[in-house]
Amino acid sequence: MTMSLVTGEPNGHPCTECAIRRLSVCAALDNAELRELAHLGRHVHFAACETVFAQEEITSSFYNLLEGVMRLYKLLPDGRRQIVGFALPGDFLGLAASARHNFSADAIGSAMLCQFSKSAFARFSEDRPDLLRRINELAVRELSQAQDHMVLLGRRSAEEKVATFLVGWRDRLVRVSGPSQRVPLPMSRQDIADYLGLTIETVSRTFTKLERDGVIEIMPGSIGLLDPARAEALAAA
Amino acid sequence: MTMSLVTGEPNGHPCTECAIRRLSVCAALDNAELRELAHLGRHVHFAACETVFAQEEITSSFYNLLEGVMRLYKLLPDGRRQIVGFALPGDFLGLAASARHNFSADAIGSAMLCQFSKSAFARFSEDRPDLLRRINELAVRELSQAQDHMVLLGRRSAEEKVATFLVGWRDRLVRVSGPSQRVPLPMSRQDIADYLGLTIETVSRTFTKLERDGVIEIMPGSIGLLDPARAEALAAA
DNA sequence: TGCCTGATTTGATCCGCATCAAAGACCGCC
DNA sequence: GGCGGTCTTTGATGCGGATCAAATCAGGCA
Repeated sequence: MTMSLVTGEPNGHPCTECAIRRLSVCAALDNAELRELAHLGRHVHFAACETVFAQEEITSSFYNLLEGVMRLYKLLPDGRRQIVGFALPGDFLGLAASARHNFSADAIGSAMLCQFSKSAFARFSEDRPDLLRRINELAVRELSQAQDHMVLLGRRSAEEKVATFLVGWRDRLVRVSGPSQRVPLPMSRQDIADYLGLTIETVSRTFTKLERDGVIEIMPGSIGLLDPARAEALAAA
Repeated sequence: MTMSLVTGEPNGHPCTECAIRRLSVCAALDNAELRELAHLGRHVHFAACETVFAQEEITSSFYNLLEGVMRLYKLLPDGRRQIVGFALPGDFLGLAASARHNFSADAIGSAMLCQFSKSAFARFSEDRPDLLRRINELAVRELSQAQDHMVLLGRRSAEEKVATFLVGWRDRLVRVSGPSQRVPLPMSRQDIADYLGLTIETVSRTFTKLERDGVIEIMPGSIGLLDPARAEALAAA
């Protein structure tokens, strides 16, 4: 299921005006470099639930996520799934420790990515220490998030997990689209469960409990954070 | 508790003959670069249970672990602990997403590290794309391990967790000290529990069960892997 | 508008691991 | 070699979240 659609060169929509430039790996490049990079990348579109790359596939491209949300996940042979992260615009995808992908990535809703061939990108970054440092910075940030998530998975209760997720998700959305009391949740309850190491029933019950306690308001496709302070307290504790 | 002891310049024990050179970040450097780097680093020793750096402390150094084993962990305000990894010789420590450490690091037994001031190391790496790429490689490998560990924490049973830990630990030791049927476990049962998101009692019971099943043999400070195939099957499933 | 389908919520019950408690095993030290 | 402290193992019990089951909701489409 990798029906991608090329919708245009980034130069049709020049990198210098890219909305997510400051968030992405491209923040390390000046306008001249950006013009050069533009020739190497192309925009590709994915519809809801399409897979961009799968675990164990040979890595052949890097991607900048431009629009949309993606789920990054690993499967066990018996079908158990762990979502290792959600990607938002500005995230850089495709780095792997070996020649194969460590995890799978699908679009949650419709998504637009900027694709680079791995070899061309490697050649471009070869003698650009600023870009290498930027990639490093993003990788280390990811690692730090992964470590925070290990604490959540290993040591927190269901209620703490859900509250931490909601607060963290809201904070990430702020960087992309600015603050808002309404928090969109494009992913399904099953996705949230697989991210938090819970079942869908426990996630649903915990949402209901938080709503009864006046912490959140449940709406289709989003929640309202009625009592952010209380949610943050649950997330910190 | 940061009673470090300077025991000598790396040039007293030249980098070119460093036992862990090929495993470490230094594998990216040639002999001339290594001689230059030697002036920037110094060997520091830590006794069992001493803290090398603590969560939230300002980052001021990078380290190469030369000898010994370290535990890397995060604490919640109420004292719950999650060990995010164990470091072995060759591991590079001190990278952080912000100016502060994301986690704490203690020596488990006695440990020797090669310390570099962050600023001096940053200056040295500034225009060395090979070194930057090497750091990248190590960071991405860490990230990949972290993602594997999330699957373990979120989706595996106690028995799978313990078996996966034993097999993975053995595999890591092989890279450092070569293959062996006896697997040293320098860390305590509590450390293992906090790594796997379990309690000490569950870890102990699971060890006992694996021994009853003929998979392992429990010895003080180590285990014997009697039936590696069965342990690997538990780890894979 | 009303049906059909998948997602979500709610309910009842069960089980794996946590918790509480106590008995061994190991180690350093005198 | 004996003693005290810590770490590990074992036992008894309880609970949080999983599992099984069914009702309700939301959204797409005729």
